[in-house]
Amino acid sequence: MALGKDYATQECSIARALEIVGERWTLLVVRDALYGVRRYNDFLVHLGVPRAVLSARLKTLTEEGILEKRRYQESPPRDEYVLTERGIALWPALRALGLWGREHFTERPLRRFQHVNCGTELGPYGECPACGTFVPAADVLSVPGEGLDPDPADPVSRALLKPKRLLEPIEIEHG
Amino acid sequence: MALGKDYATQECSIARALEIVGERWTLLVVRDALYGVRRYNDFLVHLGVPRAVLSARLKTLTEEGILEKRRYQESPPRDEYVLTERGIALWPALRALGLWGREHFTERPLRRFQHVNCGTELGPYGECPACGTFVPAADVLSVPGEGLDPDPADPVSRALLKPKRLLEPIEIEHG
DNA sequence: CTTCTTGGTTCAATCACTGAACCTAGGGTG
DNA sequence: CACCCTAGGTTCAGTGATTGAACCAAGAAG
Repeated sequence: MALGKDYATQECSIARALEIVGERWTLLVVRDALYGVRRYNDFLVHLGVPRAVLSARLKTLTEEGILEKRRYQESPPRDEYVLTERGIALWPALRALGLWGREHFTERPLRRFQHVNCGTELGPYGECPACGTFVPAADVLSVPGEGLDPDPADPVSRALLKPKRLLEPIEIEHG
Repeated sequence: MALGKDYATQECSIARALEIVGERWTLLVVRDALYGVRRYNDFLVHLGVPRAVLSARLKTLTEEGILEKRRYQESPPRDEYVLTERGIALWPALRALGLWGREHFTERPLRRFQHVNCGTELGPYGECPACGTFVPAADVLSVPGEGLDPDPADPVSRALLKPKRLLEPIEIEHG
């Protein structure tokens, strides 16, 4: 979003939410974090976003308590960005938005989501039709769909080709 | 969203969705349309958005099949913008986003949503806990919450103070 | 004939995004 | 020690989107 990211006159929690996550690239950063991306460089190559924008988004997301920056090694010092509870709570919204995009603007599903306990594909509201419960993000298994490029260029997309739980960190193959 | 509203490298239905509705103000226009706002001037005063931006958003939303422009009187010729099926299908995403905003960034609820059949307040996923079904937008009753300004300046906000079904056109009091 | 309403368009100023270049701290190699 | 590499940034000029104010037009109303 550009120029005055706030919606001053709007007395509305949707507007409040959009002030936080409504800027360009922000929700895609959160999506990647749900998919298990954690490191600056992985966000960078996977999103294709300018570094300045990525830095700014990671900063505000951290300040708003959606991501947490934490040290994962001391020498050399390196940090990673991990979703907080507040960030994980965006999963239903992203799920709903993604489903809308798929149903109205994409031919074949790019990614399917299953309940990890029973393998059942999630219903439209993120519920498990078999178990009759809403599936928390950590119990969602993401499996690649037919529409997905089977041989992507960047290592992050390649790592995301394996079935994998949400939030579980991705494993990059080097070489 | 600014500058290149597309996410070319993103093979993802969330990115597809955001290309359509991710620009600044767009989701708030859809929200207002769900609340029953239909006319150019009503969007204008309620959103406080520049006219040029509103015109642009209404145009793309119409082109993308989310709104439909239709004549509501012949003399003088006047058009209104009404949500299509595709637009109404954004309700779960807006509901999820609004709930996230409310739970994490707003003290008191600004608006409550009930199942019109039984009066039960909707659950977090837009379901009716009493009936056990997902409530379509047209069957959602919007009632003002404690956090809402009881005497707003613009006539659209005043019209939205009454309990009202989603999608049902607002009634502006003149004078 | 003048004014009001509705629904816009135009335009300069401002601000955000982009892409490329540069920077820094810490390793690793010869 | 000299050199290159990686991860994680910052800086900056150019471009594009947003803003707010002004202007426009068609029909109705007085």
